[in-house]
Amino acid sequence: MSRFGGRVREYPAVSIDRFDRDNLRARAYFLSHCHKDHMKGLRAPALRRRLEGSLKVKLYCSPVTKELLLTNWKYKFWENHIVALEVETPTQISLVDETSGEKEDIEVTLLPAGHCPGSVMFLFEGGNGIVLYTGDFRLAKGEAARMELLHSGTRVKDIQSVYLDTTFCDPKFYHIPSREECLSGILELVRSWTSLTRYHVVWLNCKAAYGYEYLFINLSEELGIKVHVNKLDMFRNMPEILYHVTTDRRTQIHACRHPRDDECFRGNRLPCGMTCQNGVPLHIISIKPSTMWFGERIKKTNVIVRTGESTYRACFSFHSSYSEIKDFLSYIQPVNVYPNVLPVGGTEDKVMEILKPLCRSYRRNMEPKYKPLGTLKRVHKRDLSDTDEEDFFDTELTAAKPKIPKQQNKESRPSSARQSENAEGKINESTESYKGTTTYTSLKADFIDCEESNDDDDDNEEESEKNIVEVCSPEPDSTSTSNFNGVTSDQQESNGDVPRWDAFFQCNKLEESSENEDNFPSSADAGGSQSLFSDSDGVSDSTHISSQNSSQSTHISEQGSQGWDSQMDTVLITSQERSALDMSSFSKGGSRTVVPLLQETAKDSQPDNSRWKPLGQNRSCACELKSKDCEKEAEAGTAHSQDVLAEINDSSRTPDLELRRDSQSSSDFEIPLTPGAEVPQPDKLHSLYKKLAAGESILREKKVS
DNA sequence: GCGATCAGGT
DNA sequence: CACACCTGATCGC
Repeated sequence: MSRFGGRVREYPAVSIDRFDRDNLRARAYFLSHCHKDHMKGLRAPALRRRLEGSLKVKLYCSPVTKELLLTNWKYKFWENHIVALEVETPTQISLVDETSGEKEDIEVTLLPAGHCPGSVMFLFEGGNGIVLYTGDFRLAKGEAARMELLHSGTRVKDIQSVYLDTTFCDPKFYHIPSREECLSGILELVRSWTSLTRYHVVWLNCKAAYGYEYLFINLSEELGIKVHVNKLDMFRNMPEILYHVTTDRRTQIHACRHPRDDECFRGNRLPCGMTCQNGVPLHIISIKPSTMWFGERIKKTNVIVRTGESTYRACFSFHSSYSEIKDFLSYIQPVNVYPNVLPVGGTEDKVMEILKPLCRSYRRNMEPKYKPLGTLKRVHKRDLSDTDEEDFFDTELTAAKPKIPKQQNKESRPSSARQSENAEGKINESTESYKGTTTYTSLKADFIDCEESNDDDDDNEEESEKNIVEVCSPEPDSTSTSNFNGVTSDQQESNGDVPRWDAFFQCNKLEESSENEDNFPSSADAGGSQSLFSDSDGVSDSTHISSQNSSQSTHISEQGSQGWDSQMDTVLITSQERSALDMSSFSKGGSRTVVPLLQETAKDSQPDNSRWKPLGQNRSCACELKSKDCEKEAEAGTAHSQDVLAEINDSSRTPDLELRRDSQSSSDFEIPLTPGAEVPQPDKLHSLYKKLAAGESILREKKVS
């Protein structure tokens, strides 16, 4: 939960993601994304009143965020006060005090944040230095290095302060599987299930929040099955999302919700009410996306965990992991950093101890002291070199890492007047208390305590169910974690200007949609629906749409993984454009043009293939699903798990769990051992594996750390 | 009746 | 573990 008070020290005239209290006096507002915890006060009467009496006060956000916000009638009153700023387009803004006439100019640039559709970070540049507010973000390693507008010439911009999403800034969240890995795991599970019969359906038990859309898109693209959702009017101008969701319940993938959807599920009923089709009862499994993380000494694990007879958990995260945060920050190397979030049981001090060493103020001031030899342990050192890579000892003030070529027309402004400490003492009025890195002096920096023992893969699962069996381990996607150590990888170089935010949504393959033909009454134009384009923001209406049957060819992407970035790159179309599209069209990153589907094929495919392995290559999936329950169930006729097992095993052709795990671990991501941690005994693991393979229950005791 | 806050749920 | 909500109860206006 964000505890950011709304204002940054350097530019106290603007308020970001907070709209209450002192923020009521801001000269301009910024909204990074459309999650409620970043919208506090946004529809409060006080602010509403202020808007009514003002011509100048604006809310700046991305076009997608604007769209999402305004489709909720409760925020309609913002309509004439919202300014959508294009992503990656520096914009000059005058901050005018309406009473005094006082004016301050600032330039703001929206950078994709990878958190949910429309989510951005704000880069402010003005008289008080360059400030980056990240909002909430999920950026993979090396992502910052690919952001052109974080650079000036060949160097990273001289950033004074970063206001950082520190949700997972704790070593116990060291690693969170990449989007590609997670998607691929979910995809294979859904694929294996839904391909059994048309009555095998999947319920994605997603939270009520934006951010799952790219999952829907990818599943739909890969499997040719649209995803049932409660409402989709908010996506009316986002064809690349709209095309893949539906309000027609007769589909095999559901992400619909009901106030008591768990009850529904237990009664073999989907939240939308479906229990059978054509008189045939549905076989439903649920997949609950949830964050799985892996502490430092854990190498890797499966991204899908079976938690019950027909329930699964799938790894999914909206936020960057500990190592991703460190990678991001150490690349930016700001003078100061301020955490926007206190992670779990963490304190601000603890977080700052982690972040400080990645900032210049610390590197400069603390360098001589940073390595208290008396207590330094070998493993610590290793950790440092692993996570901080090449230039941890670099005292350079400016990061000199190369970046993508293309020069932005606007050269770096004269490295803005540097005045960090208290750009404005008044900021203290804000409810939060900040401590700049400059004021931190603790010596414990970089000593990561790894008391927590994230023991193999599932200790984070506190399910009551007995048989928790790992299901899928996608191949590690080596390309997704391309190393970014100063030397820019050639492939990124070749990507040209907007390094990799473009070239998504490749939808070129027309495929036999076989069994689903009658399932897709082209929801997008099911006009008469009660929920479609409705302004109600109620969630509970499990709409049953009258479905005009329209069989349609289903487009399946051959390399759907690109779509993962849809969340960062959701593109809006105007109403004119909309009418020009018939079934769907997908538009691309930088240029934001809408490209008719069929022209898409050749156009945007090239550059990013190097980074993202087409999912097709990720298909092989080590799976194991043997539980007595399954067998029981299979006999009972309802079940499925066994079938899945067969299916999956069949495709993977890997008979022995143990073998598979071994082969995986060798190729999987490397995570350093926790200092002082004991290496798991092979024989212990061995016996565990044996048990797993034999379908025995494995009781997992919570480790006492 | 509304909003804010809290507790409890997923 | 926690996310990003939702619901319901209570309080104050």
